[in-house]
Amino acid sequence: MIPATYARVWCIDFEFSHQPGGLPLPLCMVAREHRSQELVRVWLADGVQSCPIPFNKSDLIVAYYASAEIGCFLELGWSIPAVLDLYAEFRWLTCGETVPHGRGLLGAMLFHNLPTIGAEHKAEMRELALRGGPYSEDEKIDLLDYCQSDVDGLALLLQEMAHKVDWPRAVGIRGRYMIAVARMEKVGIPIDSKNLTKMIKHWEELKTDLVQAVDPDGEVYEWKDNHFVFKQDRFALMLKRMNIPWPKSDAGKLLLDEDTFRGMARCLGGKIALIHDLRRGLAEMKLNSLEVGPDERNRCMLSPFASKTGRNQPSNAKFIFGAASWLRGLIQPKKGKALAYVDWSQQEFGIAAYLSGDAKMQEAYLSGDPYLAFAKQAGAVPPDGTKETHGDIRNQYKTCVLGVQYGIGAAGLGVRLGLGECWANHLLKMHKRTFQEFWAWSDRVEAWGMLRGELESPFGWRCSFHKDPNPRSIRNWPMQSAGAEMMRLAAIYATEAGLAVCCPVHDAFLIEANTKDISEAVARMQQVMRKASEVTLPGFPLRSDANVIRYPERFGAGAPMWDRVQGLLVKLSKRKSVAV
DNA sequence: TCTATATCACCC
DNA sequence: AAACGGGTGATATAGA
Repeated sequence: MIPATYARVWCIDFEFSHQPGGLPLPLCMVAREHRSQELVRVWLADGVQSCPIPFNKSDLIVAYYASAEIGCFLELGWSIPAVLDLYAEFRWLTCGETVPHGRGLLGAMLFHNLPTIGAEHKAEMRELALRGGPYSEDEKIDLLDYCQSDVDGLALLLQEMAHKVDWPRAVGIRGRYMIAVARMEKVGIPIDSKNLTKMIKHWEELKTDLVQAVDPDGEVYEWKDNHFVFKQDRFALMLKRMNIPWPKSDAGKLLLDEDTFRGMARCLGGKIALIHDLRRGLAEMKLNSLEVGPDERNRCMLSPFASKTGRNQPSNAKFIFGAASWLRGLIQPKKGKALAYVDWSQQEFGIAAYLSGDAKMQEAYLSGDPYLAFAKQAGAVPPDGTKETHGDIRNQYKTCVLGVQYGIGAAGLGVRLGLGECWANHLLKMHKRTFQEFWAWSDRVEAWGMLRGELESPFGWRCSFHKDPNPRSIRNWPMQSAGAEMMRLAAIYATEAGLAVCCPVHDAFLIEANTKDISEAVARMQQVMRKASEVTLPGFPLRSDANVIRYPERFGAGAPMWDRVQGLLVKLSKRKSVAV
């Protein structure tokens, strides 16, 4: 059951209010000690509060979605004890299964057939907390009671789950990672919010400008509910007028996906090409839901352990790294600060090389340019060839390598390369011939996953593949989940070392430091990332690359769409000042 | 008019 | 039957 090393085990919950993009404002806390049943209830919103429980090394706190609780600890300046997060453990337990009542505390309780009394006015209480203060005495009691009801539920859940928990990893990795998550969520990402405000304000004008440059008569785009929408039927009429045959789906609908559109635009040029650019540009230009706090930082839930592979899956609408990449120009360090985007080089390729034990693949990784190395190993590029002399062929081998990691077939690779299935087949054959050990391993993974219906990653993250198993998903899972484990370790090491980590991005981190300290911060980050990779893949550390952005530089320099939009904004503000 | 579903765009 | 993994979210369309 619960390891005896923990003298006291506190089920704990906070209620807090918070603005989108802002930091949590703790309202109250309830904690109950598992063995003694000692109950602590504190109201926190009326001034400075020191921690009512003298936490030390022999305390364990148990929470559901602990990053929220730890976020409150951080705001209150309390020291943080060891953490068991039953959300992370519930995800671990049921990963790959569809759970009937969701991933929340109630869902986990219902999953374990626990009674969920007092759950009926959850929404009401959540609203009350979100509303923020001041609160009447009755409201304070309501919130504390509600908070306590969650703690009672949590205690039941702990009782039920304790014997299933892999304690060393649950506390030592996953709980510890939830602390790192809280720290990263607190740091957040500096945003050029003036620019963001401008973009939001002139949004429709920007869009109108972009649309009208291409479709002045509104032949394809319709003005509806205050904005332009691409209308398929109008586009079909235009194609008819222009006598253009267009690929259709089996159901007879126009195929408007990027590949088809790109192909048609390339062949036809003219208005089709312009509309293609426009569609690409307009896509995902949604900025209203981006969560930017009053201190001009993008903060949102990082949604740890959300995917089957254990990756974080923050909301694409709320998280700047979820938006189209040209919008990263909005990421800008404040005066005197610098940012660095540090990512593992060819992370999944390196993981595959290690896990499969394929010597050729390891050699290719160690060469520094796995794609070129593969092309050389396959005899497609001479030993003295370089990225510069054999760029095109290297790109083909690169696409092949990346595709294989996702389980691509010859047909898919052919389309992707635009070179046909026959050539794609040749590339895949070269991959299989060159990396024989990798393929033998991958075959074993598929067989094992299919037969056993479950896979496990280096530190015990697991996933069930019982329902509708997809062989390509099974083959990819070990690489992606090991990547996620490595990322968790690096996040733990980095935040515990005091580095200001703004956020994780699957195989990368954004960090922040004073401009004069950024080089050292990058070096330390690269060091912890190397350590995390070597702990995950003993004897096979992975390299990382770093991209440093110093004030007043901004992220993602050179994105054409960014420059175009900025140019339009200048034009718009000039037009405004002339009108005035 | 609202909701469910399909399709597609973006991210790593 | 098709065959590119893990995701979130917007939009169009169909159906109630």
